[in-house]
Order: sequence, then C-alpha cells, then structure tokens
Amino acid sequence: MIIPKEILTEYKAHFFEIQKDEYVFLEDDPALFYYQVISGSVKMSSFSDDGQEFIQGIFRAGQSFGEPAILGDFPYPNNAIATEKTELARVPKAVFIEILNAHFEIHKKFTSSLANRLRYKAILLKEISSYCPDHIIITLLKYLRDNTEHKGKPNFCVPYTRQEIADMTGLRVETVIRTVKKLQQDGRLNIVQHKIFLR
Amino acid sequence: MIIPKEILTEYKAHFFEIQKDEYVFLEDDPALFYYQVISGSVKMSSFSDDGQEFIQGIFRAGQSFGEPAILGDFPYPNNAIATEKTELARVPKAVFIEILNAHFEIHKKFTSSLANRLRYKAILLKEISSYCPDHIIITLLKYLRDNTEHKGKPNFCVPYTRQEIADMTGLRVETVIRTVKKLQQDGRLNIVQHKIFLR
DNA sequence: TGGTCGATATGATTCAAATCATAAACGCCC
DNA sequence: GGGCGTTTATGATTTGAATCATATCGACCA
Repeated sequence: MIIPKEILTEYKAHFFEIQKDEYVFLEDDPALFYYQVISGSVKMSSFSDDGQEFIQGIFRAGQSFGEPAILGDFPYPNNAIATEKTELARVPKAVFIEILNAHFEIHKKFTSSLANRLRYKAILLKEISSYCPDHIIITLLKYLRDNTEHKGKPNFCVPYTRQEIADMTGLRVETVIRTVKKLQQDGRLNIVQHKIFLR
Repeated sequence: MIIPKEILTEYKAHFFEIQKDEYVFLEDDPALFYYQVISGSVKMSSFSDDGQEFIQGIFRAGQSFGEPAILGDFPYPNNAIATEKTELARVPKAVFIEILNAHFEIHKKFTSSLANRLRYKAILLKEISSYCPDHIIITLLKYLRDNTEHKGKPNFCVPYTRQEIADMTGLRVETVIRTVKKLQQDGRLNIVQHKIFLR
C-alpha cells in the first residue's frame, strides 16, 4: 500500500469500482488524478499503428499507476484498463502533491518506486536491443521472480500467458511459445500443464 | 542544476575532475554516492556478452546520474564514463537523502526527473519492440529535439553520431546510416555535411 | 603534406524472427 | 455434455535487419 488507506481517507480520496475491460484513462489524456489499486489489477499498455499491443506494466493491490505523468507533468503515456473487476482510489493531482509535501516518507516511497520501474525498463531495453529471444525471456522471468511478492521463493509460477510475455517484450506469441519450449528442453525452466515454472 | 551549487557546498560535496574515458563507477558497484555533472559529460552504458554497447543515457552540466540506484536501493545498473574532460560533484548516499528530506522542492525535482526518464524509456521500449528502424529513429530524434535545452527551436542539429544513435536504439551503425539517408530522401530530415538536422 | 584514425558510406549475403496457416488442448458457460 | 472462445502448439515461407567486406571522407596532427 504505497499510500496508507487512512491517509487516502484523510485526504478525501474517491473510492470506486470498475468492471473488467473498463478504461481508467486513455493515452494522451491530461494527467489530472493519482490512482491507487485497492483490489484487482490494471494494465497499462498502448498499441502501435498496426495494432500490436505493448504492455508497459500491470499493477495490483497496493500499487499506484499513472503518477509518473503527474510527477513529470506530461499526459498519460498509455491506456489504463482493468483486467478484472477492480477497486480503485483516486485523488486530484494537487492533493497528491500536497500529500507528498506533508509526508516525506511517502514521497520517498514514490521516488524509490519510480527508480525501480526505471531499472526494470533499463534492463528490458538492453535485453531487447541486444539479445536473442531466449535470453530476453529468461531475464524477464527472473526479474519477475525476484521482484514480486514471491521474492526468492523457490519454483516461481509465472503469472502471465505467453501472449502477455510477448506483449511485454515485443516478441510474437509463436516465438515465445517456441522459445519457452526450447528453454524447457534445455532444463532452464519447467512447464507443468502449460504453466511456466522457474526455480 | 538539479541541486544548486550553494547547497552542494553547504553539505560539503566533494568537487573533482576526471579525464576523458575515465570511469566514475562500474556496473554492479554498490551505490554509495550521488553524482552531479558540473561541466563536461558522462555516458551511462553497458555491454552485452558479445561486446555490443547499449547507451542508457548521456548526462551534461547540471544533471545528476546514478541516483536511481540510491533511491531504489540497488547497485549501479551501468558503467558511468566521462566522454570528455569532466568536472563532478558528489555526496555520500546518506547526505543525499538528508538533502531531500530538508528540501521538498529539490526532492520534487528528482521525482520529476525520474518520471521524465521513465517516459523516455517507455517511449523507446514501445518503439524498439514494435516499429521499424525509420520509425524508431524519427521518434528518438523528435524526442531529443523536444526534450533538450533546444526545446522547440527550429532546425535541431542532432548532437549524436550515427554510432551513438545505434547504441541508444540497439540498431547497427549500417542500419542507422542507411535509414537516415532514406529519411533524408523522403524529406523527413536534412543532412548537411553529414550532420543530421530536424526542423 | 602526408599519415592516421574515427565516422560515414555502400554492396552482397546470411539468418533468425515475423508472418501465415492450421490445428489441438483447455477452460468455461448455457 | 456440447459448443465456443482463448491459449498453446507446430510447420512452411518470407523478409528485413544483421553481418561481412571494403571504400571513402574528414579532422587532426606530426
């Protein structure tokens, strides 16, 4: 919970619910609100001219999204859409800034969170630009294993479909399917009933 | 100047000079210091197994680098190397945090800067993963034009070599050379004495 | 003035991922 | 239980950027 619920309430956050596949905001919308996921999950992605989706991030309970646009003062760079029935809290931009100003430790949590997302993108950028699919996918999966609630737990069950992995890396589904299969044959990951496991 | 010189001095920052091609720190070094460029420039990049360089950023006078590692609490993710004779200021991690705590407006500048770098990487990621070289290069050049001191000035002279553009996008020099030439033929940019111009 | 180095240029060839086509497996709901 | 949509699977073919090879240009300097 990046901003504690008491504080959200104290600053009169608006709590509301949206359905699966409902949009929270669209790419290029002016960034007017800070959003935090209470339950469910929200996907931020955009589409290229030929309709290919690129997933920039998926955010779950306790996480915030869209706040880089507020902090950096630019329009939302992607669409935000609920991937299931989802409960959200939101506060207007000015209130969000006010909260940061009043609570150093919250502000610090946000800079830390931004720094970590930056790291994720830096890793992915380097991978995508200089390695082959198996290296990209293994790096992505290991990053996910080591940077979720799972943290170091053994036998990490990858919570994404092959299509989602494709949409996070820019690879095609068929390539992901083939590569994941090859990685299994090489003993670098396990597949049990189509689910991908990484120790 | 993301942290004003008076404040750097007040907190007893260490000012020093390094020569061209001298390293400031290496990839995976523990992040112990905050660095700010006084004059000159510093390149952050890393190398893939086969020796291909990927440039994550180039930082000039007034800009900071390496602070995401401090703020996000992870090792430096890249090498930092001077691309010319360069003057730097540095303060230890704890002092940096202290400065943020004491000065909300400086802290805010850092969150804003992180958000903007995140935006840059998000744009590049999407481009590299779903578009062809000409689209990637035009998007990169336009971003650079609109997000440097240049801001909107007409006829932006791209301050990078074709090799550097290649190393920022993961394309090969030959591809960049060919693509840039094609873009010129299509009238989407100008080349005068090998220098690339974008209106 | 000639020499060296880094950047730009260009053609020929290769190769791996995208694309296209089609099918099987699974989950879900009426 | 049967039908439908989503996910996974697999083969055949295409394609465009990487790779390899080589040449030219320009700046700097001895």
